[in-house]
Amino acid sequence: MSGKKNISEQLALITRGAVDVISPELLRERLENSQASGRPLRVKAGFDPTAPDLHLGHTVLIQKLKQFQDLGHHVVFLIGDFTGMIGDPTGKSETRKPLTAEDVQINAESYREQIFKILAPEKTEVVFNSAWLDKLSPRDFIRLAAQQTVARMLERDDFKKRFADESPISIHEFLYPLMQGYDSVALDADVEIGGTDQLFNLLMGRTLQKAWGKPRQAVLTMPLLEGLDGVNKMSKSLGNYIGITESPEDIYGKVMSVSDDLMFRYYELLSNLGNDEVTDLKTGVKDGSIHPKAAKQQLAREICARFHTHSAADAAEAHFATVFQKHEIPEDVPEYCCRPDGDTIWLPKLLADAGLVRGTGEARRMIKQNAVAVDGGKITDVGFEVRAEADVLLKVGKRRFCRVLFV
RNA sequence: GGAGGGGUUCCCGAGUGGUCAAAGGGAACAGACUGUAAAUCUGUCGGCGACGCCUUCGGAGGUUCGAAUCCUCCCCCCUCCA
Repeated sequence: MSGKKNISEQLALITRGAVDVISPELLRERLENSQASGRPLRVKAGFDPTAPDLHLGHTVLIQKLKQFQDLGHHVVFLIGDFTGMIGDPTGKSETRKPLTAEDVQINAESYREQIFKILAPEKTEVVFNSAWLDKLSPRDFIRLAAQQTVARMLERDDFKKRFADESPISIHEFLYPLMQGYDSVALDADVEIGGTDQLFNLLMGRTLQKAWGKPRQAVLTMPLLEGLDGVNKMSKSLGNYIGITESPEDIYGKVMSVSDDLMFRYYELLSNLGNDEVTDLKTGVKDGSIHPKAAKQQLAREICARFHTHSAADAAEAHFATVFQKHEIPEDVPEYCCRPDGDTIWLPKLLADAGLVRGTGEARRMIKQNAVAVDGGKITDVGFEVRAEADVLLKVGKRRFCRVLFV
């Protein structure tokens, strides 16, 4: 963070959390040359052209890019608008419909908004691979395709599996790694970063650079970040994600809910803290000198502040403390205006009307499960009638509140 | 063009005439325990003022006292052969 790091320290930071490093020696050499010549490295990473709605999992890569930037290097943020037509072979995804130029622009803009919460705009170059891939002739494609054998292609994990399973592999899917690799040729990349599933494609970049008589890029792969459950990869469809556009309270709360083991995983892959600082935290928690909760709060604040502001992070922390630790009533309790038919209203109905539960069935269940309180007093009687006089505060579970105003 | 396998409640996945609102697992939610931890344990998990009633098993018809289960047509998905 502060002061100049020597090459070994730089290397340690850059390779932190990485799965594959091809190769540490090459990377060191590149860093040394860069330092000696004063020429920043060109660090490339490719992204889908589809509408980005980034979550923390995606930011692992972006954080890594930032580390390079902090060391003075240049980031080439590649939007694969051409390769996006194919879709990276996963066996699932069909050939995609090409996005219109307009869509690509809109999505690119959205990317900029999101990634510049982390990356420094002045050290980031956003490029589209259609810029050069569109210009390749059939002849060029043949030359490209000639660089690789079918046997070699079938070494790719995904292809290997599908071939073994006798699942279909379309010819055009072979073009994907070739084109992604060619991007590195076109961009003169010194380093390329990607997910572990990208290893084959990243190595293809090296192969093609060599074929084109250029220096070969170093390759770094980053793991998929585990989601909130600590098991599956973070993904929107699994619902175990933290979106970077979520509210400060949500981001803070979600980070606090991860397990202690996962917390350090997040530190490793997402934090701006240096290696030493992370190690200190880890040993501190281990020997009991640091409460794991304190360590987690620090992480939650850091991540929250990254996508919002420091003051928003502080506010989120305060909110969290009030609602969850002290079990106090939050300031911003939603209100519901109710005009009852009689002097009283049946509690399950009121809960349902106020939107605290889906229906009276769920309300009954909650009451039976001892989860409902009216003005702070637990209600256990399903037939409970609420007097429609003064306003009442309803609580369901630990975090669902509603103030009912009788009108 | 031919052959075969499927579409079940949020997801996966049993069920092949009544005992089925439909096994099991996951997710989710609640309670206990806590650091709102995680893990674990317990419970709930279509709707309904509810020991009963109503609506669900791709869609539409039909057989039957009775169908998710049988028949007919249709829609959709997958694999193989050509």
